[in-house]
Amino acid sequence: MSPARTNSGAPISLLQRGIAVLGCFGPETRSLTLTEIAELTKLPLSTTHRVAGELTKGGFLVRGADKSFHIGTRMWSIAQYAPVNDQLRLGALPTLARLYEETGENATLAILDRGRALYVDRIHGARSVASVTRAGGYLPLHMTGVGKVLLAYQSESGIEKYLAKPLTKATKNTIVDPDLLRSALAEVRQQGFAVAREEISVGTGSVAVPIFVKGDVLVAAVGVVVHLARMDVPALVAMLQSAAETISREIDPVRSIGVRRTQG
Amino acid sequence: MSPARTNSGAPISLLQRGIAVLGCFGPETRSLTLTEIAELTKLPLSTTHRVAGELTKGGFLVRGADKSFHIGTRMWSIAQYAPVNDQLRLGALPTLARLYEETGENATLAILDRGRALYVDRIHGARSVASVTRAGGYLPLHMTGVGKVLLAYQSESGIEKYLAKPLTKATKNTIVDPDLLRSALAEVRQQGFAVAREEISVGTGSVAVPIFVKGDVLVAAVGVVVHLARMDVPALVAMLQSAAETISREIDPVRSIGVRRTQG
DNA sequence: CACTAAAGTTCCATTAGATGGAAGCCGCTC
DNA sequence: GAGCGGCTTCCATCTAATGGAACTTTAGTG
Repeated sequence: MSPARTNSGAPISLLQRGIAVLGCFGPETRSLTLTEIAELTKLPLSTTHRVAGELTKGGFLVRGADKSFHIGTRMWSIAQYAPVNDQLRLGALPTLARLYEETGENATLAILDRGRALYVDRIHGARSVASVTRAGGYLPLHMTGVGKVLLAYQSESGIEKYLAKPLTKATKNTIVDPDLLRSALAEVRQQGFAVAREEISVGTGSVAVPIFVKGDVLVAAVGVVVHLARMDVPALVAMLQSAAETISREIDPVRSIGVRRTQG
Repeated sequence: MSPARTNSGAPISLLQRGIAVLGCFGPETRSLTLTEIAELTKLPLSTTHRVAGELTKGGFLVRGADKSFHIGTRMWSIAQYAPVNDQLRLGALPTLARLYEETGENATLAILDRGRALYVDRIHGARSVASVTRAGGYLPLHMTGVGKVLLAYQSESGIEKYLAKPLTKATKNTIVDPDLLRSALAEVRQQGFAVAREEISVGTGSVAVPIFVKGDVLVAAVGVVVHLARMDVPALVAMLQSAAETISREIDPVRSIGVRRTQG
């Protein structure tokens, strides 16, 4: 009857449980009841109650009048000091806005985080293509322009690690065959940009380029999501590369984002 | 030798300690070493080491090559689902941008959080006044336009509670006398807007109006920070009120932000 | 290049905080 | 007003957390 490992064997620490509780919140689950959290985390109700209560006391969760939980402002406030926001997002924002103005398209900035593309920010207007994700959201690496760029410049082993897992298919154009993806990534490295055509949703495509710092450290990728019909790749690549350079210069002084560990 | 209460008597739970560790990060402390965190939290080094390690494992902290800790992207990502961001900030952003374009001034949006003004977002350009704080930052309630608005519409007891604590003085114009502040707040309620002149920094002033939802629930305050010389109060108030109405309509459907507890 | 200080990491006997099943408590519906 | 789902509180049990001390690594110095 070992309390903290009854379920599986992995999550032990109370802190991990707290993080698991907070991790339940997402695009579709911005508001959760105690029972829902308990189900999602697979924690006993009484434990969930205590953990959620503690997080609420600390301001990381808030409880509405209807008893549902939300992410608290204190957590949001502290999270602003994350390097992604503080160093990358804020620094790149003006450039991203300009890119949006130039192209009139959905401009996005993403980094590699935990094996997925984390959308750091996205600027779009009424004319732009409806976006699948938004700032703070994650998307797989193999089906978007920014994702492919982020994956293409990983180490050999990093890429293989990603390919080892089964690749989810979103449309009939999604590349799920490891060999095809490998060659697609080689092409990205050779060309210096990535293109995706209806690989995540029908009718849209995306183009993206890498953002390097210190010459060779990949920190992020900028891209645009466009209607397939008006996707002028060469023109977009030119604008993207210019934007990437500007962002690179903007964030170069500061570091610590490029999660580039040559080994471990 | 009671481990968890050696220091004072209050913080007991590991979760509170974890939150305390995360809470060390701020505008001046975006990067912290283990020892620094231990000093700030007053936790023993070995405990800090374990807590920080656990948070790192969960992605709430990241450790750079120089051994210093930063807020992790996972935490930032989850924090995006906070109502402040998700419901208020994103909904108000276009209006705030328009307000900035109209006025050419530093446009800010703030809510009341834990007895201080939490700056939810701020849009400014090269021509605007340099801002004292930024998105995610806090400022006292008695020395800014938005702060006064947020305080003015609190319950009698809420206001008195704020006045009970000593008011910090930033400039010689900062109102630190409870009676003077009380009448200033009455004026705000009567006029429907608040003005601050060099109360937080010399040479600048601010104007702000409340944002109500459902007719009478105060959710936030919009304001502009301007050079004192070009502060045209009536004109600014008109634009602000229009913006406030737009934002109100934009966020009305959703709720749960107006931390309005009639009692407790 | 040995030497010292400071920062970070690991150990481990002790126990306090965490655990979760069970019982109690709403608020709601039929 | 009995039944029900969601939430809260209890409390005996025991594991995960504790932190002093010892050790290792890193940085700085003569």
